[in-house]
Amino acid sequence: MPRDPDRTRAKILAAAVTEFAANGYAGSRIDRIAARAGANKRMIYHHFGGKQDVFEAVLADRLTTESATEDLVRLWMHEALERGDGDIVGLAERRRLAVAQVESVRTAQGEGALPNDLDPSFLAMARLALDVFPLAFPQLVRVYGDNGATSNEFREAWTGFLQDWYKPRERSRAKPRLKLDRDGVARAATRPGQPRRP
Amino acid sequence: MPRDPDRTRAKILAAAVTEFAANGYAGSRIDRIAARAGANKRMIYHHFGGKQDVFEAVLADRLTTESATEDLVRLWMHEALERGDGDIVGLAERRRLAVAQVESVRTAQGEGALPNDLDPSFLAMARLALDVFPLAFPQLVRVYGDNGATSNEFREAWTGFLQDWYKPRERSRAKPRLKLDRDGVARAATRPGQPRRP
DNA sequence: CGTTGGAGTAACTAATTAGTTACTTTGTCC
DNA sequence: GGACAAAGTAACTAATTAGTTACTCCAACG
Repeated sequence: MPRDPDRTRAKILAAAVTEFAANGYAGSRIDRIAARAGANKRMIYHHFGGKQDVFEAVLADRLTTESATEDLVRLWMHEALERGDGDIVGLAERRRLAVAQVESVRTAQGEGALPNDLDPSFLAMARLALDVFPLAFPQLVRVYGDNGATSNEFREAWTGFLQDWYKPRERSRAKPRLKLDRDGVARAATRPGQPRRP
Repeated sequence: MPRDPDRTRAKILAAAVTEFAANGYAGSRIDRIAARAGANKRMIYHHFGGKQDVFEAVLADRLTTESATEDLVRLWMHEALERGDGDIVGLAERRRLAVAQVESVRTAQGEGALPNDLDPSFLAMARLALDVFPLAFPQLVRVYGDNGATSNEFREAWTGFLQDWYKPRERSRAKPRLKLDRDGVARAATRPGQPRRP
């Protein structure tokens, strides 16, 4: 197989994304990244420098996406835990995306799909917070209800709830989506219109 | 100084809370916990078992509180990253607290302080999500605006925004709290009524 | 061609770290 | 008062792991 430094670098980066998303900085292993990339460990130092540099490269590569996927949210969490809000990697690019999202909120407000008397920047952040929460804190979802955060039941119920909240004027029938059982524990009701398989 | 196993155990646990909140599981060091506790490392194994057991003891001890503090949120993040939503420690106690919070949401709905046509369980979770977000993802707050998540400016603006959103009927004047500067980057305006020191 | 420098490999090192061993001290109960 | 178990200490071990050394290989360029 022919040499191809760019491909090697890319394979290492991809392996590092997986490793760091799964294990965080301290929990990640250079050897494991090398193994998964099918590359020699020495190549990581050759192409990136050191562990810290690989981590930063991962952040720079993957920290900006339209929709919040599980891997991305985990990287955000690791970023926050390791680095706080100082020295944000790829800030300019990320701001550009944020501004675009604020813009789309503004449009939605114009169309009556979102409350138009709230600040669009904060509203965009709030939407992000509510989207990210179940991915970031699945155990808290389980504390408030029985359905796992990744289950279809929960996802649909949560999306429905958010839509009702976002569009306060048009609250149609919107009756409780959860009911409490005898122990006072929340349980998702099947969504209306959702076929239940027998 | 007299022997006091309970006190030793408590000191170790307190040191472990700090260590794990700061560094997560993989990043935490048994030696550091021992040093901070002023105890011998061996005592950690004596009183708890192993590193994993100390971690679980920390989770059980600190995972339930009324208000979300920074340490608690960091522990929640580490818990989610390390353990996902399986095998939740102290589930019963945490559910009890969640139910109480849902109850207080229900009361607030009755008083008109919260929209009364939304499911109280989901509304309680949403409030938690919005409270926790700035503590969990300070870097994203910085992407959407200039004020740090811990600054008074941000905290007050965020609280104000949430109150306006929670009480949709009584939206008073509520004009944008953020304005975009020439780069399209959000900036918090000083809150009305907030004295600005010269 | 041949030489030069980046790409790649294998084996090593130095440090760190969870967990243990083998021991001493202390309080308590008879 | 002495026996016994729990509380505590210091030094050790075995494994892991980031980073290095000292090489070989290959391709392009003159």
